[in-house]
Amino acid sequence: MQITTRHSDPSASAHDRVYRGLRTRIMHGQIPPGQALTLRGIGREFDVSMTPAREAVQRLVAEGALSMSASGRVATPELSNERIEELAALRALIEVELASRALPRAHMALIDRLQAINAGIADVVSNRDAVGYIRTNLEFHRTLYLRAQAPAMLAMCETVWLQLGPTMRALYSRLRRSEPPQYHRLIIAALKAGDEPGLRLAVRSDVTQGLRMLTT
Amino acid sequence: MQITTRHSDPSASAHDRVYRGLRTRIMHGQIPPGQALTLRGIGREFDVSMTPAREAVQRLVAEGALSMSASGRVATPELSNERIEELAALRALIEVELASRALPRAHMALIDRLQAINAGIADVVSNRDAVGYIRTNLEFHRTLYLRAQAPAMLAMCETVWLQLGPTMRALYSRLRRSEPPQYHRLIIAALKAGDEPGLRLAVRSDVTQGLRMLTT
DNA sequence: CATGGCGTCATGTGATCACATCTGCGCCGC
DNA sequence: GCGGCGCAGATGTGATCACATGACGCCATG
Repeated sequence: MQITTRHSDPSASAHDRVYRGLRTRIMHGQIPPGQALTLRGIGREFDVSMTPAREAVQRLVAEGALSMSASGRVATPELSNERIEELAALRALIEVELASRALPRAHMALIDRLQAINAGIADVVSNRDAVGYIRTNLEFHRTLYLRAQAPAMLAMCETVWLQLGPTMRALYSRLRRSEPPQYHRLIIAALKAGDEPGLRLAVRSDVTQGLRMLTT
Repeated sequence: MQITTRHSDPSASAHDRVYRGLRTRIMHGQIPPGQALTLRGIGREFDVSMTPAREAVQRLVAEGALSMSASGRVATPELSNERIEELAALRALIEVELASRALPRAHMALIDRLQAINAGIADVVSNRDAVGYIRTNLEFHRTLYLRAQAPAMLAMCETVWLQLGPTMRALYSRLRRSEPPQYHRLIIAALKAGDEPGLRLAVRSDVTQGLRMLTT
């Protein structure tokens, strides 16, 4: 075991590597809700000691991506329905604003990229790949919101995605999804037309659509 | 120096104590923007080793309350005007929603407490106490939003407050503030009247008022 | 056979250490 | 006098250790 030297990638610190690894896994729904994690296990998996593992885990706990029991054990959270409704409302608030800010900067190249990503969603949908669906769906939204030039808002938005990650996995794997999301088409159409009210409505509908199967 | 035992308060872990201490200081504007912090200094101040100090600092960095240079040095952030505008917009979005959700649950006892807090603002204003003003102002808002029964939204909201803490200090100490905020009265009046549109407007105005002196 | 007590192991927490890197300041040469 | 170089101290990072605590299973006893 290497003592202190780090040959591979000195640009990223160990805890950051662990943090990013766990973060994408959680956000993309690769970990089911309630899954327990241990610091030593994470350390073994990423080949680091407990210190970076602990820092990464604590950061994820602070962001709401993991929950910690009173005894310090960590696990992916099992969200209540009220919590899910709240997070969906936050998504609606922030993402509508981000889309609205991105609209005046949306050029043809962006719309083309969005359509390409949307076409990719059709593939993963036909494969019943829940993780791939979540990842591609988030990529669609992130690509659009990057144009808003609002890093603080985007960070908040991704924090909400992170908290919803394990739950989205459970939701989408239960959901019999056979068609690509129709609201993405509406979003693209509103972007093309420069129709801000239509864009806001389409984004809001897309964000809250997954929620409806909970309440019904 | 105590080796491993911790006699005082076993309910709170050391890093949590450090985290909360630094957090309230930053949120209340007790630290000016650009102020540098060192892990060993924090450890000495809170009488802990570097490990809990590092965890607390990293958590605050993750929340945007502190900024970290490439070499790992941490300091309170000096926000750009674009960043401030973004954070103010986030405050407006989230706090309007929180107030709106609190409205149907707002009873007379809550309004009385809000008026009491608002009276306290007059005191700190007359003393030119910027930190006291920020603390009392945030207490006013938090008291209202707690009624919304939306913990995830409130957490997001407090994260934004945290990021704006040092900047608010700089803003309010530059600002010659001689009167209690008039929008708080409007908020209370709208709560009494059950006037949701008026409440939303009053909250939005109160949140964005501090911003206007930046743009003018 | 059921149940409670106890011991063992796993796990989180915090302190300390070793090391790399950065900072800043002084010294020496020009 | 001034600027560049180098060294010493400060600082962050990660590994390891010592310890407290909680979990789980096993055995003894009623």
